[in-house]
Amino acid sequence: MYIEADTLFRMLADTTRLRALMLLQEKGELCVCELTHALDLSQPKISRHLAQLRETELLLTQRRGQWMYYRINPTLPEWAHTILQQTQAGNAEAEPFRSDLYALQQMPNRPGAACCA
Amino acid sequence: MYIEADTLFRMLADTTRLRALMLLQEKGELCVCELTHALDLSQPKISRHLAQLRETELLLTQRRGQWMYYRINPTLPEWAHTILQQTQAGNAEAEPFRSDLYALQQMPNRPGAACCA
DNA sequence: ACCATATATATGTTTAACCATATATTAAGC
DNA sequence: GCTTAATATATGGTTAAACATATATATGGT
Repeated sequence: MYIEADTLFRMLADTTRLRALMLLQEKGELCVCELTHALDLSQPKISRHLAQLRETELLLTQRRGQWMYYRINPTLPEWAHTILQQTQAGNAEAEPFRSDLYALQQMPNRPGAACCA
Repeated sequence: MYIEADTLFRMLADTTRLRALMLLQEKGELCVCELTHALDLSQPKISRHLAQLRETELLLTQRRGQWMYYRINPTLPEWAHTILQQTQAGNAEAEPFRSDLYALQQMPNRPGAACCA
């Protein structure tokens, strides 16, 4: 796929979207309720930003049962992937990204988690 | 130096600033009149955006005679440099970046140019 | 050296567009 | 009916644009 540099940076320029993307870059795939918990923001707010990321094709979605899963579009151009990867690597220890990841890992009852093996 | 990811992406999210940065990434150092000519925008508009890039320390300035030269801050963190470099390399053939570079090279009477060797 | 003028760049102010947020509501799946 | 997620609407804040103006530096004439 193709993406304008303008569009990519406009999406990255909002804190909420950037935090969500950094978690997805790290974790690969997350549902809305995981993102809502990790970022500690209202569900409509998260959902609205995810909709923008979906509309610009930075994210792809897949419904599994009750849950809507989001992941980074693997067909982004190479330079765009590099930007996401470098931003994540270069800021993993900085706030709020560090705390976001921690909060996600502390979340009780994560949908994907094994519950009845 | 240190820069917040938010700040960097906010600066990259405007077309005028991005175009100026791409030219500087390619050319190393340019004065305001060169940028004004290459981007074909009003001088106050360019100057205002350059001021933002200077205030956020993405750019450094140096006056030489009549001309104010801007360059990318070499002390930006490595990940930020990578982002600028990857964006430039990944979009060099795309518009408007390709045309901007061409317009710069076509500019008559560029201040730095040898005139009386 | 002085004055007038031209050129280069920066900034103040106002307006309009855009964007994020909050709240309420709706839809979809179990 | 309960949970998860999406959307509609209204509102407030941020930001870019346009235009005018200010400052600073050179240049030319006398």
